[in-house]
Amino acid sequence: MAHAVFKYRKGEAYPWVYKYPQTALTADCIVFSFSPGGKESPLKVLLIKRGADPYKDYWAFPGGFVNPNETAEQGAVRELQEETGLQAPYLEQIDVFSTPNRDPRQRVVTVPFIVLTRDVNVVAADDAADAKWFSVDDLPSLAFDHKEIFEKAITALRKSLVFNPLWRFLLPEEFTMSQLQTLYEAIYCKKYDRRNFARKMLSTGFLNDGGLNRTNLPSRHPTVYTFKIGNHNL
Amino acid sequence: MAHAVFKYRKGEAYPWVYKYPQTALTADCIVFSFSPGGKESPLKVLLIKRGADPYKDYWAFPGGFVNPNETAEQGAVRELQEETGLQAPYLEQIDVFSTPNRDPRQRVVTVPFIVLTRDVNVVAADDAADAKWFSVDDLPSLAFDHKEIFEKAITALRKSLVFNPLWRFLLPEEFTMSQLQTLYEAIYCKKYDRRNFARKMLSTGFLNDGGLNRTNLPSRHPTVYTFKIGNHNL
DNA sequence: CCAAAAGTGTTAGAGGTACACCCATGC
DNA sequence: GCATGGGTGTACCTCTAACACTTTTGG
Repeated sequence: MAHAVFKYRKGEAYPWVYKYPQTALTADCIVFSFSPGGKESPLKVLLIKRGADPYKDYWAFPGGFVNPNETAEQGAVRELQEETGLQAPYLEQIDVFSTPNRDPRQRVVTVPFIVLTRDVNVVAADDAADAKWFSVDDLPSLAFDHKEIFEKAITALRKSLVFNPLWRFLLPEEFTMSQLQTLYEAIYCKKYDRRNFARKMLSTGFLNDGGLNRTNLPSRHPTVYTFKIGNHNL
Repeated sequence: MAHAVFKYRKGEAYPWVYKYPQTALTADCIVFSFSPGGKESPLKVLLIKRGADPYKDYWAFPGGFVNPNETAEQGAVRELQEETGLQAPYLEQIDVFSTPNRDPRQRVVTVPFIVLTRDVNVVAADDAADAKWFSVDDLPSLAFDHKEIFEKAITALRKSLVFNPLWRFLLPEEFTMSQLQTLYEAIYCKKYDRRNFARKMLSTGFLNDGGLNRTNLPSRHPTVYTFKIGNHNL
């Protein structure tokens, strides 16, 4: 590690000097979105291709070093914007990874955040050589310990979804019951009974019934719903 | 913060020098134990009185700086042993706190751990001027943002207990159903129906019925139970 | 007309909650 | 004998899971 007698060379930036051993702090964004179609899972996760070593050309989660005056969350939001152009509508801190040698450069502590978005337009920028959505069931091999971070993230997402109607951040403004069901099935890797599923969702009070709308389908025009804040305080 | 031109003075320890801005990493232990008796909550939490600034003479959770070659968890175990003499039988990482100015000295990222123990003999040592058990409903004012950490810890404990029979780390080897109930009621701040509680606990398969034992009570000799690994894989 | 998707209702079982009576013990 | 705490059983309610038929639409 970087504990060393300091030798300043002309032209170098001044280093950061501390009395106690330190770690770098990074924030990573595990960004989920929903886009059905095709055989693969409609649950997507955003990866960037690293433009620099270590792990150059590997896929990784967007993220980076947290500035000294930022919270981890602020750093996550900023890095996501810088690397992909995404504004994060929902963030949730999930854990912390502090294994000593998880980064070959020096000790790095990472705080990962789940991010949910329905905006799938991303632009690779900054350190990122590329940015792309991958189906969660078809991920490439990932840099650092990001595979492990991904497992924690999806587990945390499943837990949160039990108590919070987080699907509202992933679905379009207007959606059908079967879209909602497809999303749940993708997240929990499980099939649900159509009728029981609809009954349970309607009973939460979070669905606004907008009447029949969707056309051009080889079937009925399904009811279109929107998210509504439930009467949970009455 | 500590970004400064380095001036080495004779006799000083060599400082730690880095290319990027850094944070210190600490691990804190929120240690719970169970000891009924008295009007206060039988759920206790271990605090140490800080022997040095900042927050000298304030109560705080045992913990301290994580060494460069340690995981946060290893640091937590070591600090707990050093400051209180406790061996931690159960640890669970709960979150991470990274607000920039939570420590007045420099930026400090803290990883808190829930620790469960039935060993209530503690010795203040190392940096700790004193070490004492407090009822969770009667905590003194705490150093840093430890109050906030405590709230997260007890919430996490409640969640974990739903899925894991963690009470085994808090109760004595042999215990009665009403002890177990008292523990649950202390953790969830809620009263349970005695009969329904017993039925539910027995149905988990984690209780070994050891027959009638406990004497010197103004009532029946209650059944004494021990923890048993349930047949959950059959 | 037919395939595809969506709307609708009933039933059985599990688990949770509420509640009342009797029993064994120490004082 | 009596207060205290422990053991036991039952009824109701709610939630869940399993399941079948009909309707609307596009092609």
